[in-house]
Amino acid sequence: MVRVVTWNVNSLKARLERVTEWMNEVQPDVLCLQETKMADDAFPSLHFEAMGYESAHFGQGRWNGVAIISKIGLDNVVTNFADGIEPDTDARIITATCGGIRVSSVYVPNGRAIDDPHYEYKLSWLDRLVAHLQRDTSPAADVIVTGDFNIAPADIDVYDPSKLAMSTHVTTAERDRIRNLEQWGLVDIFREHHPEQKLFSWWDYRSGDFHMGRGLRIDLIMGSASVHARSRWTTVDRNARKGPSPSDHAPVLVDLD
DNA sequence: ATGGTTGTTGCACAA
Repeated sequence: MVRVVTWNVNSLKARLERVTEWMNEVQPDVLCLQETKMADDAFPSLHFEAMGYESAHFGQGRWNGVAIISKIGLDNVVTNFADGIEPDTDARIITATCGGIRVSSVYVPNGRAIDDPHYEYKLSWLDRLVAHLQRDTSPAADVIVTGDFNIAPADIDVYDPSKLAMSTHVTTAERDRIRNLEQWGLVDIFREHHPEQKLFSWWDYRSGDFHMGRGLRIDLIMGSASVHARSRWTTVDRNARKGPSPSDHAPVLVDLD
């Protein structure tokens, strides 16, 4: 059994104690992090090594930053997009092979607002993600692309679709980018296992949104057909959003045979 | 009505 997890931790420095406790409890084999918000030389690789994990981090300091932490091997690390694709200016994607699975930890740009240049950047980033996969691997392989997509794939992934109409995370253009990933050969593992379940992975810190159930499912584990076939169980650990100093995201897990 | 909170090499900006 291989347990793969994604978690946007909203600063690994601020979250290291919680992340460590959670890892000891849940024992992921591969943990993909987003928004570490630290430079590479600040990443606590020795801390994870002492816990039995190898790790690779792609950071830039104040913002963004992605990592893969694995106890089933970590090889052929690629930071940023694959060679031949216009490199991103931010640290938002890292790829490695863990236990024979080609894993990418992604932090898709937020988009901010549909009339903001950052929204077009988000769409182009997602187009480059498909190009990256085409160059880096094959849909016939065991492939996982996981992280904070900043897109709710369907209305069931939104607490109240009428409140978010015409805003980022739910537009047709963004959802079409999820379709493009599906056309390449990936499936949204959580949704395949739970067609009707309304379970979110992110809640705004403000206004008591978590308590009120006002969330979105924007943290996805997308897997190739062989990974989907191997998947036995998946969930969002919303308990990790509770208690003192939580991230605004909860971890998403999948267990593979 | 555009509220509220958290994080950062913070004092503004991103989410």
